[in-house]
Amino acid sequence: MDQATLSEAETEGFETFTPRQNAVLETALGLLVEGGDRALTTARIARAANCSKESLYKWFGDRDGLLAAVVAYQASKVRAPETGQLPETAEAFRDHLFSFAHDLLSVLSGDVSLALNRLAIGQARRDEAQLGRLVLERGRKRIGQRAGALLEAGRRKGFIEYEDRNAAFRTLYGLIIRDFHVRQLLGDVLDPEERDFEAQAGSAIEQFFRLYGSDAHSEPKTTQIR
Amino acid sequence: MDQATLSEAETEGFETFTPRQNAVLETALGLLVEGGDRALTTARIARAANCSKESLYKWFGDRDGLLAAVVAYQASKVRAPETGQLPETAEAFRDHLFSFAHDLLSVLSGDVSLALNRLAIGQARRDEAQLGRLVLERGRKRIGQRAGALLEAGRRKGFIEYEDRNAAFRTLYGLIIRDFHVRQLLGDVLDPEERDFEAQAGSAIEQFFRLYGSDAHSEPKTTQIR
DNA sequence: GCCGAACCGTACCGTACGGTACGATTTTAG
DNA sequence: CTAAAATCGTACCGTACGGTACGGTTCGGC
Repeated sequence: MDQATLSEAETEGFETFTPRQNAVLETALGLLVEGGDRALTTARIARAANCSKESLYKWFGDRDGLLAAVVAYQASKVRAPETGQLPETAEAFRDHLFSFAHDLLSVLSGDVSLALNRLAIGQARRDEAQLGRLVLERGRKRIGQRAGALLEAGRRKGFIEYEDRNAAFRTLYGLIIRDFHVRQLLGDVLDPEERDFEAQAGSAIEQFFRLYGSDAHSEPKTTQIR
Repeated sequence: MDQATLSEAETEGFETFTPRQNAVLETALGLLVEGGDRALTTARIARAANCSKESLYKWFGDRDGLLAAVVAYQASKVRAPETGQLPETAEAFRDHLFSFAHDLLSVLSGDVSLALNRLAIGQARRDEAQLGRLVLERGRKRIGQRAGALLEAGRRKGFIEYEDRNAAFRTLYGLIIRDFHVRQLLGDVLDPEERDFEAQAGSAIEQFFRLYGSDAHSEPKTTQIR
């Protein structure tokens, strides 16, 4: 697998798999969710999907290409969250943010997302991390774009105020996810109240508005620490 | 390795290694940081540490025991952050929080921490995650205790207000770490401004005070969304 | 100085994986 | 209907790993 192929095709979503290949990748995804990367061997995939190892290597090149294809396949499934039309009223804006937060919590806590992130993180080294880049490109950045468009719309309408949109997004992200993601990646199970994603999302959005709402600059109090 | 041994000894830090064993574990840690879990094979550790595989199995039981020992060894190194005396003035309290935030960002962004978390996450499955539990127990919970004591002291002194300490802690954590941890676990490299941990910590603490500072309840505005 | 325990280095074993080869079978194009 | 292409199932190869065994060596107790 050469760099150009990965950068142009796999990063941007030009690769499209045949239905048969999609079925195989779906089977592989199931194996991954069930047994982790140790279960994702070429022989097991072939047996579970009723295909030959030769076909796997013909379609995906090698094992790394197959892992990348699994990631790309999953990303292609959740494509197009489609921001829909942007909110016009303050209530609609808050609802959009709430939905975003709720979706984010639900998606990142899902079995498939956790399994794919575990896979990519387990493969990552200090230097290279092909799968990690793919996950970031196909997952994280799409989320950032959706949220970025939302925040920008809210700012133009005067519902919120910020100077650095990326900083505002990262604050929003931190308020929503807190330590839930890494804890779940490590195998921890959230408490029942932590699993109440509606409450968590509501709390996060409420805090976000207290920090960035357009009437929140009542008392800067401390101009800037340090 | 039976459950009791793991629960009592490894979880609570009763196991102590000989200097020779510590040296071997240090070597193993170096291999892990450099090459990830694929590089952490018994043969390589034995060669790099000038010891025999037989000794490794005698000391640590099997490979899982060895990985657990590596985690425990690293945890034993950073033991006792020692909360020191609790802050008496508002400025001291803020400084303590700032130090906590800065330390947290620095530690979680370090090569060793990232390598160990990648290892534990890579091993974790939906069901079992022995290493993940160990990392959570030895790393995360200590952090939570330190922060918890700090927050409680600040609340008693009237510097901040909250109802649920764990919720306050998780908000603080989210404001500090944002999406930095998972991004780095996935192999992403932070932007220069993101790597300015002093600025990031200052910003996080400033936001935290705006949410939880004792004079921050000026306008509840929306009692509770949902 | 002796002895036993711990330890090192190496060799060895069984297994499982990534990847390839090949004949048999199915699918597709014309 | 036929021929070519694609695919399947299986067998096979080389390698690398986890774990064990063993002879030679070091080291501490007496």
